[in-house]
Amino acid sequence: MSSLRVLAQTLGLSITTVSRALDGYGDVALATRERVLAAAEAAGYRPNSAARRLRRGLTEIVTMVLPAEPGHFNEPLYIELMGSIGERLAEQGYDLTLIAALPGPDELKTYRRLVDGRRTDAIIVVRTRREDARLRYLTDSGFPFVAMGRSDFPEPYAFVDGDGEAAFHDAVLRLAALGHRRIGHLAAPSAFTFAHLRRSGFERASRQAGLSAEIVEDSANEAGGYRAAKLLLAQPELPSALLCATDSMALGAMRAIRERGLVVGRDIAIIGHDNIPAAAFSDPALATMELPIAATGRRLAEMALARIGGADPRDLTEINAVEFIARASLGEART
Amino acid sequence: MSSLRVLAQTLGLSITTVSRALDGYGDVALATRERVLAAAEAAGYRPNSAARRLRRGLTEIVTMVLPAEPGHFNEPLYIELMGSIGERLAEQGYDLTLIAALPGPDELKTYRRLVDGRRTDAIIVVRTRREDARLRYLTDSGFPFVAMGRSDFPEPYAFVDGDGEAAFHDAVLRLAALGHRRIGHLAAPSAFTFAHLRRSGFERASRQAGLSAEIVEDSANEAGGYRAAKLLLAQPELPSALLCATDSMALGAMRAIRERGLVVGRDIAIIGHDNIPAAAFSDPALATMELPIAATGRRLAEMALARIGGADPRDLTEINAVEFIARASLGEART
DNA sequence: AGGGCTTTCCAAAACGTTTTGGATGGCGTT
DNA sequence: AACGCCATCCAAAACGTTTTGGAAAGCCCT
Repeated sequence: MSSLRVLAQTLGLSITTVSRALDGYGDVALATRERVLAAAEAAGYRPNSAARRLRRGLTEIVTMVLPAEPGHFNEPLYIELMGSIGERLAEQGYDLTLIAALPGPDELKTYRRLVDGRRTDAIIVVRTRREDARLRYLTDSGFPFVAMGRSDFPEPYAFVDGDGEAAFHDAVLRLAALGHRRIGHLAAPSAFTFAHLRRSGFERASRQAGLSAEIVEDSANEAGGYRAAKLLLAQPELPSALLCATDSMALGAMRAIRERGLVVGRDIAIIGHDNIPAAAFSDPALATMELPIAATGRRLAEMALARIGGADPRDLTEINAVEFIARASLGEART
Repeated sequence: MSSLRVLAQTLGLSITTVSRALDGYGDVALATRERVLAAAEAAGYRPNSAARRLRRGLTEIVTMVLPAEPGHFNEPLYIELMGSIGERLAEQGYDLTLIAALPGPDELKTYRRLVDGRRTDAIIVVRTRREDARLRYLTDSGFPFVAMGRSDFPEPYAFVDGDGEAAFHDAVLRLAALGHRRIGHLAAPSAFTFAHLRRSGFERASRQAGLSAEIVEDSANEAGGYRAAKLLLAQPELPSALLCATDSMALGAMRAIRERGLVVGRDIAIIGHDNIPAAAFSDPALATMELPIAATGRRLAEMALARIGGADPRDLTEINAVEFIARASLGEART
């Protein structure tokens, strides 16, 4: 049980020496270090994590807070993200813990419990919003955190994000080059920064190319895309292309298009974002854009560790390019 | 910082009394208890979790080990499952931590680290296999654990599972009632218990109804479903219905059917399992089956807590009914 | 020989909580 | 007045580790 003590006793050494031998201090003679390591291995010794955490004041835990809105939850991205974050953290002996927190008046309570109870060494904030009280609270409390996504929050903080603005700007120009003159955008709720940025890219490119651009905003899931597309398709002048904030919305939109008696890829081109697994297998296959999610997770983990080590958040900001994936839903050129 | 001590000092009480007051022992006069509670609230006191864990020998953590196979990872189910497990655990002051472990020779290392290092109070095992070394190890070590899914493992252990056997049996009879005589089954790798059970249900019903039944096994994702369906459709006599182990496989199969020039729901009926979000928005909408995943998560959490409390695993087994969801891919009756 | 330096080891304190085993004083009972 | 009992409180130990501040012994140099 009391492992370090037992180990020391059987070796005829002090607890101190055993501990230092295991941690690789130069303090210990090479011969004894090897003896200790062998004995520890043989006894299957694993340091008691609670004791080490208490003593060192570190939990060796990084916590990711999930925005657990019932309908919004099922985004395949997050599980891949968690996998890569967890893997990277494990290399450093850290664990990843998960907490669900509903956005709303009590959202900050979850964060306060984490911070005040010292239940974690760093927090990973996802699905950032343009006005985000969480960033304010964490910054004020001086607690290490990393965000996936940007925000209007003015003070410096560590984040990783995809360049959604450029990606959607680029996608519009791509559609324009194919001959589209009337492009609709199915936007996600613009309180979310990612949605705002994608919409901005869309708007900027539309102006630049002198296109007729219409925007409908709805939830970032299949049902939202379905409703938004239905609205756009009920107008007298139909768009010839739909640029959707997410693949889920795009799948919903494809259904609305079919129900209207039109054919995706022939009558209306459509593009999503995320490259979820189902996107490659829809009918027709959905053109989309992809953020390297595994790499993003690794970077988030590394940044969290860096922040725990006291790194300046100013040095920990990263905006990654988004890759365009052409598929059949893009259709042929039309001129 | 040293909060309990500070709190005691400002109150003019001993650490013992403050601690016992906060924990609600009858030991403390009502008046002082209230005084202590008020002061703790005012000071925003949160017990240091590492210290309490060390002293009580409990981590207040439950760990879910994710089978992190790169391609297999993106199953939307898991994120919803984690959300509901985490929520239920939080009600009891427990945290949910996540660890990724690749199946393979080193898989058990992850479990050993958790158990020997006392990093968690209970483990949740998912994606059980018929031969599952993890259940053997955890049972032998006497460590509290709960499984999502069954196994051939002979000793008693706590689990929640869906009744996939009955569900697939029922689905075959449903297809037979619609006039189908030649039904194919796209099976997931039968090392996984869920895949084996679904296949068994399919086989039992096929025999019972005297149907021609063919089975192809492949990975439980879109690509696997695509390959498996392609194989079945390359035969001289085509099946008129495909029963797929998962929705992801079904989406892959639908693509193979389209490429073969056939129409899903008219030429070939198709049924999946899981009711992933994309299923309702495929073309045609995918008939499927659904396990109440939020309820399952809650039960898993409750069982984990019960096992920590020393409950007998024999009393903690639950097999839930799966609900059939009819959609357009089921097609019309054909006689 | 004596002083300083290195190498190797260790006793004890500290982390913040929970729990054990009383101590104290007031009250009622005999 | 002596005794026991109850209500209320507390000092100290314990959990298992890391870290501080040396101690002891051997060596080299003057």
